[in-house]
Amino acid sequence: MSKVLIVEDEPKLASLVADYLKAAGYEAHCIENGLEAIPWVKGNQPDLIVLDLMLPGRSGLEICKELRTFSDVPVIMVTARVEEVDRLIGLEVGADDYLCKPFSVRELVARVKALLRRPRVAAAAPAGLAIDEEKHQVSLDGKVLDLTPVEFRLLAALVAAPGRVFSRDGLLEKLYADHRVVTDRTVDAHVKNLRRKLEEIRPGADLVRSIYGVGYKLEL
Amino acid sequence: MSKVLIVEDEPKLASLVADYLKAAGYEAHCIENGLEAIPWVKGNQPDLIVLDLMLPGRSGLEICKELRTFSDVPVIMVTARVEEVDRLIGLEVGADDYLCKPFSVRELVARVKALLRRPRVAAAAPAGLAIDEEKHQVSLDGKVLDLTPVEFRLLAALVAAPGRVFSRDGLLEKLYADHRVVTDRTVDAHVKNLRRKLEEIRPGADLVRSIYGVGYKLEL
DNA sequence: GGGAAATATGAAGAACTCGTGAAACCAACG
DNA sequence: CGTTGGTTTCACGAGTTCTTCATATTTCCC
Repeated sequence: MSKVLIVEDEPKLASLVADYLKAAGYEAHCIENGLEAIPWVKGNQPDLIVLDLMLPGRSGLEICKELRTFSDVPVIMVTARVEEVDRLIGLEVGADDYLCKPFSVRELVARVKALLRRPRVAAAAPAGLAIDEEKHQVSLDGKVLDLTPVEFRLLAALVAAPGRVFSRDGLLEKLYADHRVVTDRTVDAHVKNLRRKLEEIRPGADLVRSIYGVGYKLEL
Repeated sequence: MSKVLIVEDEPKLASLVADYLKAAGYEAHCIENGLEAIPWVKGNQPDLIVLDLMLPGRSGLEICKELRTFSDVPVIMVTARVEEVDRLIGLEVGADDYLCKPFSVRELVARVKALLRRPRVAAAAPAGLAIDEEKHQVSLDGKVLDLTPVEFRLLAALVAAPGRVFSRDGLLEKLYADHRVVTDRTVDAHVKNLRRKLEEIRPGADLVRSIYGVGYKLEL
């Protein structure tokens, strides 16, 4: 269950929003004072924050700025002011969305849902895949893979940034220290072999994906 | 010091406005003929433009449309006509503000100040649209879009400056690294496909808009 | 409203990409 | 010198994407 923090100085509005969020299946916490926001976030790690712009203690802008120094938790800004500049400033300090009062609580909940659905940028290697540079050894689901040197470097290059797409040329650069001239299709050949060995251990894995017209990436 | 261009066919009014702007600390230039406007802008890069709707040579609307194909400089439209439709049309082609004659010059200067004070940050992408260049992945409302390479580059080009209108030729330049010769209509085809995929996720979205006679833009 | 220009759409062939197996190549080793 | 395992290239087929063209539909301007 996702945890949502509401920083809002109007208690009635805050509890109204909290109720709606709870009804939508979220865990909602309210804070009325801007000064308490940052410590609470550090202690409780919410998955999303609804932040009022005008607050006693500290302004929402300040809070958002400081938030962004240590977290990329989604933030929805709420304000009474309706000027375009507000919107721009809000997004500039790192808010993910913006809403003007008076707003429909339904609308707010919809945006909360949208932001929480958004794929979180997590740069972790796929579960079960362990790569040991020193031993020059890779294991999937505990089983050691018998990879050739090129296959190992290929997999290592992909693991370095899981999810990111590498062009064939980009991969060739990483595969060979010298700048030998090699065909793009060579990458395909190694990918083929690498895939075969991965599938032996985890059938239907599809860990190495091809992005049509672009290159290859490691599936998260 | 900010540079302001005044495109206005009544010399007396033009110089009056120019005087006020200079008194307010701006650099002001006057042009009387609509045909000279675009070349002057390209050559002198003003920070703001005061544009009369009725001009000898070219209408202010035409000028504004073409302006928006290569610049997002703030534009204040000025007109003798007072109808609401004018205002709508003016804003549709990309003007930032609108003023009807007769107007107080003091009022105009105030609006110039307001627009120049406005933080010139890149406008944010439409809410819910996230584009990840590295992963070569686009998501709308949390759902990942399956785009072809050209569609991806097309959307990325539009997202780079949301709200700004891109001509088809301009888009083709951004779409292909090589300078292959492609018909303008090709852009239409890709826009069609892109729209279809966007609408699958958010029906009635209308995110990619066509500006008649100019090109395409991303709706904010 | 009517005509001209611009845009939207659907269909189809051309062009491109990718996966694959087979073959050529190469270096190391017995 | 032949074998072996690894690497690279090649060529083909299947599938996808790109581009164009012809045909609606919309928009603009008079």
